[in-house]
Amino acid sequence: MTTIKDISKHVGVSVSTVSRALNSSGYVSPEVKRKVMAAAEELGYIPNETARTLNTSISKVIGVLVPDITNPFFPKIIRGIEDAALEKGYRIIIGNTDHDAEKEKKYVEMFHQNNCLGIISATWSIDGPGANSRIPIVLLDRVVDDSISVQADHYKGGMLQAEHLIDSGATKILLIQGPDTYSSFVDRYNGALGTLKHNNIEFSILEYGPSADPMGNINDGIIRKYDGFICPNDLLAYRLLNFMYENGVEVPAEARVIGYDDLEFSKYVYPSLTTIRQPAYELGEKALKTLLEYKDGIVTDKRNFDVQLIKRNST
Amino acid sequence: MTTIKDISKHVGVSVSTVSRALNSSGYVSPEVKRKVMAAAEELGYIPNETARTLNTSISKVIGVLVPDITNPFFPKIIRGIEDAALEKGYRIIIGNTDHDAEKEKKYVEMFHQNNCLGIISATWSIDGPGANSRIPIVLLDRVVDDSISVQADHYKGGMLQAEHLIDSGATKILLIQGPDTYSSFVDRYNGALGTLKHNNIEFSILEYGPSADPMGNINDGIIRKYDGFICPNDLLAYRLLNFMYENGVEVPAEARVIGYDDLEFSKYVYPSLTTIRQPAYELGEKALKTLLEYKDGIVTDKRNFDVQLIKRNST
DNA sequence: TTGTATGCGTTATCAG
DNA sequence: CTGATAACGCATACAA
Repeated sequence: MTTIKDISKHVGVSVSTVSRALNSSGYVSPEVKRKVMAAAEELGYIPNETARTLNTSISKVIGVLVPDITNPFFPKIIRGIEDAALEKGYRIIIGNTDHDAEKEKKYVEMFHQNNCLGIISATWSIDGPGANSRIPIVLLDRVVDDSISVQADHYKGGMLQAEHLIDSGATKILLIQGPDTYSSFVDRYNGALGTLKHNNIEFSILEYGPSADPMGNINDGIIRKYDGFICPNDLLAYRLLNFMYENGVEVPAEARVIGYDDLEFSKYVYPSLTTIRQPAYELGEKALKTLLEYKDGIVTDKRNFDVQLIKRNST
Repeated sequence: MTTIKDISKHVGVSVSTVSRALNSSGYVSPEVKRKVMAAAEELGYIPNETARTLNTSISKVIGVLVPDITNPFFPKIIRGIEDAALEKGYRIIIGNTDHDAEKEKKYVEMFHQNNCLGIISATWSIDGPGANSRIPIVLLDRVVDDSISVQADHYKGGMLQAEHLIDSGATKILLIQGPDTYSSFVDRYNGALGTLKHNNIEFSILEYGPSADPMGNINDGIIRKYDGFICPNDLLAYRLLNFMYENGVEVPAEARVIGYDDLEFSKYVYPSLTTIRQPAYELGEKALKTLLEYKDGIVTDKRNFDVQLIKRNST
């Protein structure tokens, strides 16, 4: 491995001069700079980030926490983060927490160990270990009071869900609740709930049980009682649709189903899923930019993204 | 941030003693060790990986390269890698290459800069920049001669595809080719091709064009000419199924479709997709283990995973 | 069993 | 404009 020391010998100047030349910091004669650059090229010099980090105690690595990368909503976000990061010379370390506070803690510690410059987290225990993190954190799609966050307008998303179901002729609606520990789910739930009440529509709520899987409470009897279903996300809607198909429930004739997220696959399920699109990629991008600005002491305001109804064949 | 120096002051011993105590390397009296541990706990000591890495020039970070994390096949692999890595105290940096040799090169350089311990890559230009990487590389689902690799038995997978289509009554088959630069696609293609020929079945080949999107060559006329379709992966099968649905082609009555990968969503598309399952998660796990062993000079043999037919309603 | 000294590669300070 | 030199936090060979 070639170091600046090698270059300094090669050119016949001191390491500090090489360092300055390479970083264009401080004064270096054009002549020397040219030589240094040439030598660096010739010797195949690659700067050692580790050493730089140790010295400056600021690395170019950003920790990213998601519940589970296997849920296709997150890869989109991650791409958004990563593309923006790459462009600015940063890299990301990803941690899957599985909503497990222990894992979360472990990863946060790891991020500290690696002198990460910041953390972007789409999963955060309210009273989680992030509390005593000394590196900046941007919350993604999660709002916890007085922390920086980037999210979509989920309250509106929930309203859109309910409105559309009503518009498309549903008269008895089942509102399926998502995890109540995440603001993004709580908001969309409240949005839908408010709209349902406001319209004086008959509806019931399927609470998010301890099993953490609403499908566990779905059966043929329940399905037949409603003609409209509001799902907390597309993944659940897929399974509901599947259940209905297998039980001979006609969608959307007998039952209308609306999801949330607009995953890429929602076009391909049967029937294709009406849903709420949230701009995952852009959320990721914005989160990264916000983090970088925050680090520099800039605090932007607009960190709320609009959502949008995508009408397909399930309603 | 508390360092071993702080601990050494606190306890009243030298930093080297603290270091030894913390790492259980070399002799330390039980008494002192206890004190050091207590102090570390009390002061909330977190070892600085950067410093350790600089010193030993071996980090606990592993670079992972995939074409695009947005393709749901890769998150599964990544989880496999990450879970195995976490367990052994390693972390991963992910890079999306989009099959772009430039990006690939950039990431490999990054991995070097960060003193990564190794690279696991599911995307590799044959004559790519990895050639002159001095850190160990394990190829995932890609075989390039005389490099370490972990993959599924795609030749068999291709055979299974063809066999099953024939068994299910197809008489005129369209074999859709995947990217010919990846061994995993080439193998499954050859497997299917061999079986088709061997069975004397009538078939055609839809070559992988420069557009890189076989759907571009699909139209109603072509669809009607065959009653069996072999897809290089599930994602393409989804789109094909969708096209057929929209054009009123009955599946599987008029056309049988088989995919490859068995993504989670293949159960939910319409009709549910018959496909070949490859153990993505296990591939990831194995890749990590192989890398770790390789680093230690151990070279294992069995790095070939079996694949399996998953019969659903599209055939 | 413990402490001292050195180095990992880089940047930053300060004197020349 | 340039060059010593210290420092970042840790691990280790060697001395005590």
